[in-house]
Amino acid sequence: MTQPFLNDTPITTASDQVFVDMRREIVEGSIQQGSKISEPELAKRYGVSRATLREALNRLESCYLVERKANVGCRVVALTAERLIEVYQVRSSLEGLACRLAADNMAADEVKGLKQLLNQHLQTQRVKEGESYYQEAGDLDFHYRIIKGSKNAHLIHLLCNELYQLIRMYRVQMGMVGPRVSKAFDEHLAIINAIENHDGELAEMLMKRHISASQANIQTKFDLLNKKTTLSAKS
Amino acid sequence: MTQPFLNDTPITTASDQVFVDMRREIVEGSIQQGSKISEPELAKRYGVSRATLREALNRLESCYLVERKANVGCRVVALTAERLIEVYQVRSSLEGLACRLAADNMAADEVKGLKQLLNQHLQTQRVKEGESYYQEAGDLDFHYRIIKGSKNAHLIHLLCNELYQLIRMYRVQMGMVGPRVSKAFDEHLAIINAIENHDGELAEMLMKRHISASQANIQTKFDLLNKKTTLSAKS
DNA sequence: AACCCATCAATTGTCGACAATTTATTTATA
DNA sequence: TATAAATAAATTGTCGACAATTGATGGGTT
Repeated sequence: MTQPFLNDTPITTASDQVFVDMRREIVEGSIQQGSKISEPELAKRYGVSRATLREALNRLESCYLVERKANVGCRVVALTAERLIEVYQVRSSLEGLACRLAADNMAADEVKGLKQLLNQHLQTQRVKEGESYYQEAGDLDFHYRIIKGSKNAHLIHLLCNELYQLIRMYRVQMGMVGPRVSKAFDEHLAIINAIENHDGELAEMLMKRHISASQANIQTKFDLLNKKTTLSAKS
Repeated sequence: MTQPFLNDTPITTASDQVFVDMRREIVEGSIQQGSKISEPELAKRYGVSRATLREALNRLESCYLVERKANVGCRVVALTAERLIEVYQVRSSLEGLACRLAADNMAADEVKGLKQLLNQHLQTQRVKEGESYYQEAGDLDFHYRIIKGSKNAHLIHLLCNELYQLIRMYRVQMGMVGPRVSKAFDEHLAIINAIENHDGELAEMLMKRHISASQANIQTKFDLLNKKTTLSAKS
């Protein structure tokens, strides 16, 4: 299975490599969220000079994975419940737009490919129940194709290259399994149908709803986490 | 009058200064759109090292004013009609969202200030007919305040720090005067009323429509430009 | 003359070192 | 002992030089 949102841009320079490596580590949590980033330390770790590392840090800042303060330094972004809401409000709006545009601009064979992907997804789902990795990648691929189907280069860049890294970080680190997988499948199907019928308005609405559901799912994890810490604080 | 979208972040480092200077020159057209950027040349011109200049270039790339290719270099963004559509589709969606959120989250005194701004705008308009600068700054301030009124930090950053620079570049370089000024005033008034009534849905719709009108206005300039070049090609 | 290949110049990417600023530690004082 | 000032250590910002890559120039071949 392809890994969308990851191997789009070819890696030519050293800072490209560091950027991609660090991005993976941050998204997956190997580099802890909220932690301070020491330039000398990481430069040594990746075997590059500080200039090269700083170039990578700039790129990470562009996709909201690190935050920078002048003369102070860099911190990995912290996954708070507030930020989740903020980011998902933006995501919902933009991906809703993308879906609406896709209903007008997607080619017939692209829609066909989208359907095939969903079928493939269904089969994999049946065979490997609980294998959340394929589910995750499949879901990403679905969203990825629709976004590209909008044919709006600026929007594609905004979502795929910038925003989605942070979204993936939430999904990976907060976990994303449960009864939602089968429900998400039905939602995906409804969205494809709307796109196929060139019903942009409906497609946009369905996508927004789909994303809201996804947000609520992650939100649950936060609430659960809060409950736990509150209880342990009481005892 | 304040200059929104410009003096938000304090300038502490040398690359900050270069970033702000270059940003102004690109937006205003002193550095021509589509032109190639020579790192050694500009570094000398601003009296800084290439490392410092490259830092500034990275930031300019983050707000879509320059485009970079590995081992090739930097180019100032080209103001095409296609890009205008793409950017305004995104802007309309995001600023519509901001306006909807503002209807819920703006404090009473913020709404009051917004109304005062509009009145002030009206007076200035009457006194200095044709002075498009104040009109421009006033309009920016209006949008700026509503965006901030959304209280969504991510959205605010996305619009104010990233997207709006490119939008300003279109407005400044394509020109933005004509019969639209008075019409825009009425639209602004309607938006404020919707916000005051906490009618998010209406506020969003009005803002989207307002932005579409603005887009159509700039689009006209492109069409005019195309017509001219086509005619001169014929002769 | 048009095309391709080799050589050269110019530009970008990367490095290590120094300067400026911030943070941590120590020392002095109330 | 707690607070504040002074000092020291560490980190970030900036610089100039070198390496790697690209685009341009010129020479040779069909």
